[in-house]
Amino acid sequence: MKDFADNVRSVVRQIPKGQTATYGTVAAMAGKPGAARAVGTIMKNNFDPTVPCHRVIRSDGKIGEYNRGGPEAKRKLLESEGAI
DNA sequence: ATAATGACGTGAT
DNA sequence: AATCACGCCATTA
Repeated sequence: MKDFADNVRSVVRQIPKGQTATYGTVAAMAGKPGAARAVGTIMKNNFDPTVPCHRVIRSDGKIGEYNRGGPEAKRKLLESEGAI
């Protein structure tokens, strides 16, 4: 494919463990500042396990959504990694 | 190709 | 602090 989605996945893959990034930040890293919503859309359709999409949270500090068990599972994972 | 949707973000109320 | 309204962009119907 080679589009914004691939770029976003690459960026998210680089997020270190125990650390989190906001959708807006990821979008900016991918080269599309302001495309936070698009990042969410992409993540929703992303099923690649090499991409720690659970490290991506909202800029308000909220967890956001997750397609692998809901926001609760996501929060649990983040706490398990030390990203409190 | 157009319209509607949603793992967001910021500003106004 | 909480809620409402508008904008933003990729995806889906």
